[in-house]
Amino acid sequence: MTPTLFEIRHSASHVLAQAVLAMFPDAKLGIGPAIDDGFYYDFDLPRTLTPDDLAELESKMASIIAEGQEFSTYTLDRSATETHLAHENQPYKLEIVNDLNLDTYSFYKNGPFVDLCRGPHVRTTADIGAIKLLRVSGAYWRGSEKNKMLQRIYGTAYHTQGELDAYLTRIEEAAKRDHRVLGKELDLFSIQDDIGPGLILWHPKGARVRSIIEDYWRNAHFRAGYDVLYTPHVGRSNLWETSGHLSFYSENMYAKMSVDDVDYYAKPMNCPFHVKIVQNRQYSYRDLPLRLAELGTVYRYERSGVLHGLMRVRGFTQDDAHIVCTPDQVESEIADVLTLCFSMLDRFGFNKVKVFLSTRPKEKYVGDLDRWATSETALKNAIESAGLPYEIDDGGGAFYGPKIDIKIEDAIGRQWQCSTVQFDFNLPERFDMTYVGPDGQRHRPYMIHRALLGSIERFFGILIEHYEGKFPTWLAPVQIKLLSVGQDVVPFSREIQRRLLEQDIRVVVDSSDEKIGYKIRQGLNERVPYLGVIGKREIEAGTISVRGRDGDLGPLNVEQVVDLIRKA
RNA sequence: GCCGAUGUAGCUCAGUCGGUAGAGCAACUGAUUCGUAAUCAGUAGGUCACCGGUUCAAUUCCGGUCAUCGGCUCCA
Repeated sequence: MTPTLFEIRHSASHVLAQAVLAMFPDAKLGIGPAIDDGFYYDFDLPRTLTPDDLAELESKMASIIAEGQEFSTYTLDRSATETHLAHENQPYKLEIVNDLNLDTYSFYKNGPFVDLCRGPHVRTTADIGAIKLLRVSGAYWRGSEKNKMLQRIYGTAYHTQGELDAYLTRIEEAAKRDHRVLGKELDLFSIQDDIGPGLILWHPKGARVRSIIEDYWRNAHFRAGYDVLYTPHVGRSNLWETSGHLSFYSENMYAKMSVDDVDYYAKPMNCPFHVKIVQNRQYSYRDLPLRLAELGTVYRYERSGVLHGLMRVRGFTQDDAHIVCTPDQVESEIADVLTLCFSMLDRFGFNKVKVFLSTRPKEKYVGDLDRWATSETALKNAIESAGLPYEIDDGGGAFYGPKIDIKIEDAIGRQWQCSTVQFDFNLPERFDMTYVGPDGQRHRPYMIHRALLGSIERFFGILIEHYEGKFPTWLAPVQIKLLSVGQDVVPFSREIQRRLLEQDIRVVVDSSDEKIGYKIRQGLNERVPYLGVIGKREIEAGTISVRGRDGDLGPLNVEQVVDLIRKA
């Protein structure tokens, strides 16, 4: 029987604990599970670990594995378990025993090491295969900041050294795509101390890509029947009191600013502004649905330790929209949102998606059960009629409504959640939104909050990593770079540039005094989709020698280049 | 925020067991006018993140601050 990766990794974590105990006999053990791509074990140790310790632990583990210690299991009743763990002086394990509250507990033993454990394990440590300790970090006991911080050692294990090496290579490949590295290298954006952590400066090339994304986004929304809004970055405290943000979201909001003795807050969300636009006049059922979209920049306080490049920031732009509709319209509106969503994700190169439906929380929720049922059914039907596989997170919805989250898969198989479609039963109540129905009475509309790309900043980061900086031609900040061979042809190159610019082609000229090989190299490093070499030969023929990402395309005239780039 | 690591030229990094620093690339100047992944030479460029302490002397040692990086969900 080949052991599973889970068994291998879980067993490896025991071996790690064994090695740690050999090094620190007083170590207190936390938990040591197998995880998605490896394993970890948490320890309470007399001193902090260094990278050198990892190397030592790793070789200690290797020798334990080489010994081929057999795993065996036995159970003890609760009191025997407690006596044993108290004798071993393992307070964290005792806490686990207490929490699990069982009659009997199982133990696994290999060589001198015994651990309270559910199992299963491999037959002997020799079955563990190849291991590697990756890093050491702090982790709160049971994930709570109120508890003591333990030292967590992460590692991974595979059946063979070859598989382990392949994993490590994948990590290196992913590192090469890091949007923070490429963002600097390609001069797309920066984050600077003088501006503030988590605040993004979009440089010309990044801003160009963003403007293309936004143009596409706006047009797609107009075509789908949306209207576009702009709203301010700050709003009075009254607004946030009414919306409830000051009571349930204040820890994520920037501190208030006072102007003329009135308090204002930077917006953490766009919703209240959109609601106020809707309320600025009275709508009848004939006017619905309203589809109001905004590329709205919001500011949220994120704890300093969680900021990460473009992925987790303090100021970002949501591609936000709110749909206000009647009960009858809910289902088709949701279906249309999904259609727009998938076509947009597809346009950006993401065609593998996963859908997650989150339903009403068991305890805390607002809105009557009727609305929850209607909405959950609408979400479910929309997913099913789109023919998509999905998972249900029962009780995983927000307190204000059920939602769909959509995850996309990037070029190296990583998943990212960008799109979200959420019902909101809270704000219509708080703001007392109404529309006049056919009966002449006021009715409460349904409000659907949705974002397709999520945050433009984050989505840009995902795009950079997905394409490894090699944006498809329609998104590339520079679509073609003209490389002159010698100074004599610079005027001709400028003329070609002018003609391409007239056709809305994003084109630059490298007229530097360098050899053509050097310019090619530069162009490739900049990940420009097309390079056009212009020398005496081209002047005579009136062409450009074009080189695409997949190789030489030969001599083309201006019209052919325009055609090539427009079709790409 | 917490744990750990890191912060030296625009970038990537070396270095100083305490005596104010160096390379490659980039930039600039000059030469070269070149045909598909790096032409040659020269010049310039640093408060060694910031603030404080110890010391005759701190980039180096100590403390603090700021920022960045890896983690802080995966339940015996």
